[in-house]
Amino acid sequence: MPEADPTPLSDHVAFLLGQLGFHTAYRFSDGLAPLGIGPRHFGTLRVLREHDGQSQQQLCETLGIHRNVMVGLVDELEKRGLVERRKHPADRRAHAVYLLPAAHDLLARAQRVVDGLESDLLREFDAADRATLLQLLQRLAATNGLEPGIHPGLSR
Amino acid sequence: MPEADPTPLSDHVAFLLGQLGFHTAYRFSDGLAPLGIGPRHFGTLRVLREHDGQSQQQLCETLGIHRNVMVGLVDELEKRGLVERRKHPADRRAHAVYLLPAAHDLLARAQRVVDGLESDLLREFDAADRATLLQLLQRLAATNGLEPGIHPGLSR
DNA sequence: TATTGTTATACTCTATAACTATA
DNA sequence: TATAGTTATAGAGTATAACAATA
Repeated sequence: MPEADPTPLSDHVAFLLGQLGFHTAYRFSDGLAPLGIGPRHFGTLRVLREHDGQSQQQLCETLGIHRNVMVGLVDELEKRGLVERRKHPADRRAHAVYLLPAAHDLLARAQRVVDGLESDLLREFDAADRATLLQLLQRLAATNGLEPGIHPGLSR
Repeated sequence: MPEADPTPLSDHVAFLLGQLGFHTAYRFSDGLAPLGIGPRHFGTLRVLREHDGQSQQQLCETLGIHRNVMVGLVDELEKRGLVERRKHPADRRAHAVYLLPAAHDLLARAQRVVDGLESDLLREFDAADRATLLQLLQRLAATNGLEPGIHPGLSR
């Protein structure tokens, strides 16, 4: 005789967040794949759009990615013609990373992936439920020390 | 001049789910570490508690884990004295995997990790908000084809 | 011929340390 | 002495294929 389940995992917010979080992360990654980039490239480009010409070290601190990994990311972005390493005006050890025009086109396409995922995910929800859910999740993120816009999955 | 951000990532349910999902998954994994097991061991033990004596193949199908990986998981669980491989009554190719008494103790301890994580995560939320959030997330999981209790992160 | 469990192999990722050139 | 970027190396993890025993 099987033991009675004390409380199903799907009655836990923590479990549902993990389940939905990995599901959406995989879908986002799959949606980005045709664009030839991964979530970390997207994150890096996005941070550069906020403030162009940052050093690799600054990007690392913002995104929580190790500097050794950032070398490869910028290599790949440079190879794809999306960013350019230039001389840093203030520190000759550092590289200043700048977005190239192609990056803006790509970011626009990535934005459509984000929007498509969002609307498909919430397709069964009306406006009121969407607003309630968004607000609760924002509060939950804030009360658990999560930085807005910074995805913990990028660092591991 | 930096471009205006079209819509912050943290205004997307999809992003918040990813952020919160990875955050809680890492916290859960860390909470389980002192018990000497990982999330996949936990999932396997949990499925066995529902129905003891399953074959490895059945466990794989339920959890979405490849059978090559399951070999190692059951090896580790057996080494830790948590499960036992016995002869399968109906199929001489298969092993029937059974929980040992130590597994029930460990599952009880793991349950405390789950409960502790849940209450800490929601510490700033009152009962009404918790209920609302739980219900919305359950609906979201259901409308997006997620099986109750099955974590997509276990398979990758 | 297909399936269960297992093993071997190669491939990808990650973590650590070390190196260089600057500060 | 410390920091930015880079490189090398080893370890973990993953995916693929192949194998023996059995269906």
